[in-house]
Amino acid sequence: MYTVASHAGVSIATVSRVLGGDPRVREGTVDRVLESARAVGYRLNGAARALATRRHDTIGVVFPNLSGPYYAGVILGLEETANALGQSVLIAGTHGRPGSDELVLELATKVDGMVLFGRTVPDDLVSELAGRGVPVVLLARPQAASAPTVRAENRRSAGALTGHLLGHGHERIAFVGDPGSSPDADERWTGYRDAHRAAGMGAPAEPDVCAFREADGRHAALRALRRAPAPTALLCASDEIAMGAYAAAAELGMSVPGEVAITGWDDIPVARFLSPSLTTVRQPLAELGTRAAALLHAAIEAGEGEGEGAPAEVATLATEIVIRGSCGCDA
Amino acid sequence: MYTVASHAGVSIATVSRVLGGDPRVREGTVDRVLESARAVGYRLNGAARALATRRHDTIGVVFPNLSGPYYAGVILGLEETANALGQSVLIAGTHGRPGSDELVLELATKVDGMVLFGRTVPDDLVSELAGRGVPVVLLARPQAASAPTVRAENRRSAGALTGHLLGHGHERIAFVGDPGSSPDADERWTGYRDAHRAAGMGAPAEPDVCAFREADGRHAALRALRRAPAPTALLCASDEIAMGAYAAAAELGMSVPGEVAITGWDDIPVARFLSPSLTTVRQPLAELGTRAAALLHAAIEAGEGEGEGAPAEVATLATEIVIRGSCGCDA
DNA sequence: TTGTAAGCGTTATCAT
DNA sequence: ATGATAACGCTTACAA
Repeated sequence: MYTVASHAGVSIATVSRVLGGDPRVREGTVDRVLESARAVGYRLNGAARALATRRHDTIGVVFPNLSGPYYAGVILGLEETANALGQSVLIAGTHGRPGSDELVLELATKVDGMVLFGRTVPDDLVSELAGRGVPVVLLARPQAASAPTVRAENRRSAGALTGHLLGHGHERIAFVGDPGSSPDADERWTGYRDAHRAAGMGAPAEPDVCAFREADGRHAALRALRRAPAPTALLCASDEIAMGAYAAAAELGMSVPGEVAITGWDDIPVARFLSPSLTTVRQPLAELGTRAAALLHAAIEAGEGEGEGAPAEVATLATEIVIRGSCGCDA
Repeated sequence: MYTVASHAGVSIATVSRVLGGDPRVREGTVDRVLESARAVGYRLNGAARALATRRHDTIGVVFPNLSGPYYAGVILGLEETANALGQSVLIAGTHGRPGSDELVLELATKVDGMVLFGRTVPDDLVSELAGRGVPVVLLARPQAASAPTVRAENRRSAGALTGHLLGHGHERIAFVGDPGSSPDADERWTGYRDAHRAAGMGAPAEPDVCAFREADGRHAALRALRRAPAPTALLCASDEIAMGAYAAAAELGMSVPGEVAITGWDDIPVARFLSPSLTTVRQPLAELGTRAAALLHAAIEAGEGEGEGAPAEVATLATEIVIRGSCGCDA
């Protein structure tokens, strides 16, 4: 910076003003400084700026891992919006490791705010972050520390989808997924039970637990379908699990949806290509990210004034049931 | 830090040493400082550290966009490895915008090194970054500025796949994809022509140009299949394009592979579920990322000594042709 | 082993 | 409109 300053015959203060876009600099000076900066190939140093301004122009995202279309889809929207708002995005996968609290706390010192997914961060850590004055937006999880929260609707759609299966005449529907793995899964499990209750029917007390992966879905589905009496429908907590269920049905020589109906969740691209095509629930992945980025940006800007005030908004985005062939409908 | 120092009855230098893991501090002092730090809830400030050490413990990745399984897959491996090596990952999508050079240059001041995908950064910018002493690793693109480079093999596999189609008796094979969009696509186009030449056959002088998306693939395939004489096989530059080709064939009432054979590239999850299942080429996505992260880390460590020296390694990862049904084989 | 003090490269306050 | 200069919060010789 001193180089540019002397090259342009001004002080570093002026260089800083020009490069920082401060309007109160004579136009001629601006041009001269800009020209000098170009000549020397000078760029402001990110770390020094961050230290002096207490602004990183960066937000952090904490998620479990990047496999599967879900997180990538959300982060796609997040990154795009953050960029448009002038912020870089620092990503951090917890990969189910134990020391992730430490990871999050460290990340917090490098960003202006963070987006926290599902179960990656326990409530008390959220509170601690809030206490430290780090703006936080929660994604796909219950609100905590009255932080702004973005989520997709689960319970009602799960209830409706279960009701749809019930309407097809199914009396034994198994829930395949792990309510303990994520708030989303938990809410779908709740909606599933809601529907049974509303129909005056009993539902299994326990889900067929499995992780959000095809292989796990296959195992769980196999287990369920070998039970006596076997379920005639499988409400899977994700499309990937549903794909495993298709495989399981095929192994047992059961036709879908004839002998067993199957539904998924997410509407990932393969859903339309499965045979029969998969009935599922679509959630607006990119928009979840977009909204989170926007809310975080707002919280950061507002943070200047340290508002606090009332518990922040919880935005619940609508999902859409996509009826195709695997539930027993014609489509 | 001063708070912790006085709380523990030491100087900030000692606090810094303890928190920075410097071994030459008496054990008792270490404990005392750690305890004080915990008591006050103190954490080192990222920006200040970065400024003082000239180390961000962060790497940057520049890619076109995050849609589709390709970039997410690579970044999955990248993030995991970088994390294991103690580095955060800053992501930046160019989204085909014009001002991306500026974006990259700015990012460069916030990271210790960067991974640059395909066509996101022109050769001269790569040189400039290298000139500024920013360690760089190139991904899925030709080497430039003799920077370490990681790529998947394309030309030979494309040639072999084309040869396979030729072996099925096809005499008019169209290439569907845009060689201009990425070095990968360009190399596949080259391999396609290699095979024709090797077989003593003429090949179209022009590809059926289209972007890496299903909708574009459909249009391009429609265009190709309506030509007279129509091609009897479509070598698509990606699986997503191939999916579009399936749709096009269906619209024209043409059977696959009977009336038109189709092949893809990437082996994305849907490939196995298409009907007929898609013959394609698998590339090790996560490993591309893993290797890039490792090479970058090495370059950063080496950078301490400012080696320069000989042009760095170009790692070409093997791909695997996955024969399934859409090429005309039984599978 | 620990402390003192000089940076690290900006921004921002106060003068001028 | 511009310039001095004191932060910003840490690391790291150099001393003790």
